[in-house]
Amino acid sequence: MDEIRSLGLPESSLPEPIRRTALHDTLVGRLRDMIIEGHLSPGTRLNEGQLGQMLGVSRTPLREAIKYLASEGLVELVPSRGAVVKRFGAKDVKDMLSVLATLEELAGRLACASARDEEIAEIRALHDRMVRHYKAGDRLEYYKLNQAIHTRIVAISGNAALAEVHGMLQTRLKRIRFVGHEGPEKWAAAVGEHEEMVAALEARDADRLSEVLGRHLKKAWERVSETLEGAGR
Amino acid sequence: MDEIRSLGLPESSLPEPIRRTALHDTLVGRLRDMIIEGHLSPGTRLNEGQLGQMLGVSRTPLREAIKYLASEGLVELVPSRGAVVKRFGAKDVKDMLSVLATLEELAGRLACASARDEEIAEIRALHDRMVRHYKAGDRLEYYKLNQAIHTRIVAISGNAALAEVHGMLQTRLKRIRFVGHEGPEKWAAAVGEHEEMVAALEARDADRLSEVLGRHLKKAWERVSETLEGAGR
DNA sequence: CTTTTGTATTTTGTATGCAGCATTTTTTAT
DNA sequence: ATAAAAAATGCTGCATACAAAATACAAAAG
Repeated sequence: MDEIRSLGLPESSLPEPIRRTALHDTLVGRLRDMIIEGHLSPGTRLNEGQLGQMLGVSRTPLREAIKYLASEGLVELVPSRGAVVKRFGAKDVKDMLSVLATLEELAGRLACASARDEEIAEIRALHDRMVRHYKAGDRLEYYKLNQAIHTRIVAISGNAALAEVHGMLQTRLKRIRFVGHEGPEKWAAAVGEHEEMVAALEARDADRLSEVLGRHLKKAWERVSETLEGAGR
Repeated sequence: MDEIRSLGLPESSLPEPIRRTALHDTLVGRLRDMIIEGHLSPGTRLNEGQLGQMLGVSRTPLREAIKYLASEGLVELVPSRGAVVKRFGAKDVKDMLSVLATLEELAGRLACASARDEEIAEIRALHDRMVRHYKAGDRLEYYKLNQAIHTRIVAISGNAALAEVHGMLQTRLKRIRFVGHEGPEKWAAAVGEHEEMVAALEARDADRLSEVLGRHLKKAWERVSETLEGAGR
């Protein structure tokens, strides 16, 4: 054991024995991305043979990954008929955002109470980067950092169950929000809310942060609902 | 098709063509029960060969069910080493109850706003049955109805995402609460809170219902934490 | 007696094969 | 030509088979 350590490798390189990522995780990730990015659109049947060939694996591990995604709520299992990418109606999205808002309100409170100063500083840094992308008009990068900030706030709340549930809902919504492009004035408003959020967090003002997070997501609903009505079913 | 309908069966008995439950669902249910009821205790490795033989199925569908449960958070997948029943520490349980409380507060508000009168009456009925079992000292039946009431309140909130997330957390906690036996005085207090809950719901007093639900779960935490400290680890 | 190293056995991970259900196409009768 | 029936095709669901990894065991070295 110690002879390994003596090779001069950095301590951090052996937290766990070097284990190549399991195929299962990779497949779940790939499929999730395909769904989120719209390569597999809602209602599409997941053909096991076809997908397996495409990804270069046999049906067995693929089916396991699909079952995992079914429990995550991204696909729906229809007996004797395989899996289809789940469709979300306007009501579903509204419901999810409603729950998400409640969860983030809780996360905000907890974060104000228990986050360490560096963690808050880290969020400020993410925010600044996001604003730069906003000013540059780079929607995709803006979007990614936006998500990252919300995820990070939940993470520093220190509540694992909260983070997990939040992540699940956020994943489901990614597919929707990926499409939802808001106009310039609403975009500006969203950035303003983010500024408020970070300020409230730095001041460790739980009530205020909680309020802003809730408001932010309620607006998200308004933005999304317009996009969605057109798309219909 | 019509000859089936002419048998005089109630319309509701054939919402879907009679399709025997898929093996997958059955297996997920069986395993879930085994974990909740403690036949598979935390930390136990799920031996696929053994379990498959025990349940009379091959490893393939069993593995798929295990992957499903992994996404649900009941088991943990360790690469090349299979699945183990997840352990929850005191902090984990506290975190889950904290989220659960928030979710039920939301559910209470929504239920007061949108539930139909029959649905509320149904909960009153469940409550009355629960009280009878309480007076008879039947802990198991009491426990089941208690759970059913909470689940039902969430259901009549009309928010599917909320119900789903709530169900997931409740399932994980079942294993814990199954063990948690409280003393007579705390038991009485819990019943009292339930009485308050139903009253608030009948009055459609959202603030009050929300408050009681939150309080109820915070007490649950106190009750459970005592039990858990002993169990350690 | 403890530790280590090589070997055997068990168990997981992936691929393949076969039976049954669903769907589509073809055939047949009106 | 249209509609119903029948055959054919494709896909899913489950079991089995094989490969790789992990664990348990035993012998040898310190």
